[in-house]
Amino acid sequence: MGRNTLGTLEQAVMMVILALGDGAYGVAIRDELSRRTRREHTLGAVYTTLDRLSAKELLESYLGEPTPTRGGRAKRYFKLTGEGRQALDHAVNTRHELEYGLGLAGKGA
Amino acid sequence: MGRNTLGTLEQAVMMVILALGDGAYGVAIRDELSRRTRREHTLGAVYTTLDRLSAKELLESYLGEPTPTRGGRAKRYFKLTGEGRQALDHAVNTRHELEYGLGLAGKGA
DNA sequence: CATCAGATTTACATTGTAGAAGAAATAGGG
DNA sequence: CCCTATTTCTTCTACAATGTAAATCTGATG
Repeated sequence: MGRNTLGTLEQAVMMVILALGDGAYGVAIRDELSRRTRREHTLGAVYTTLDRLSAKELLESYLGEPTPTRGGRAKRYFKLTGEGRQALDHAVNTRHELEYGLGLAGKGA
Repeated sequence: MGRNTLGTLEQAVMMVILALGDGAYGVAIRDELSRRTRREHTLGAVYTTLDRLSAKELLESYLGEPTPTRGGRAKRYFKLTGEGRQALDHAVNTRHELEYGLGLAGKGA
């Protein structure tokens, strides 16, 4: 059972997917990621990450219907797999374990 | 002003240094990191990270006295710089921003 | 001088990031 | 209708930064 370590961006992308629920496709993910992160991200960066997470079977995807808007082609939606959810939970737990006792709670936005 | 993004391990190491206060030198950092992370880390991995963070001036180091124990040579102690502290706080805030609203609080150890 | 604690080096795997190129859809003029 | 310009979304390619392990180096001590 390979240890599934997650990078910073990988975790971020997974969290954004959770936040978006249905409706988590490339562009939306990129936008929400940039918003929450207060920093621009390119689509290429996002898709590369999505692909890698999919390859590790931490994400799965399915195609939606084309939308009737100018250029609106079929979107590929992403969601966490059980394994993905587990890996993310683990990462979050580890982080809490690390933060424990230090006084570095973030002052709200 | 270069964006100072921190990797997962970089953040972890910085947090461990905070946790150790004085007494944060290579071996101790490695051990505490392994403990909090529930996972073994090699010294090489740790020192590489320490070096890189130092190069980015997020950490600074100073030499202590040799200890009178078998083979106990002078240790190199590490601490966060102001910039380092800032970068870590920023990383933590970003993470909270990402976690916000999702129900993935870690169940305690 | 054998051995131990600690540090450094080296090499390679995995992630992060950007930019360019590709593909499917629709609007509108002819 | 039917081209094709344009919009939206995806894929590919290439390179930079981080993660990780193993071997080597150093200075101390018994």
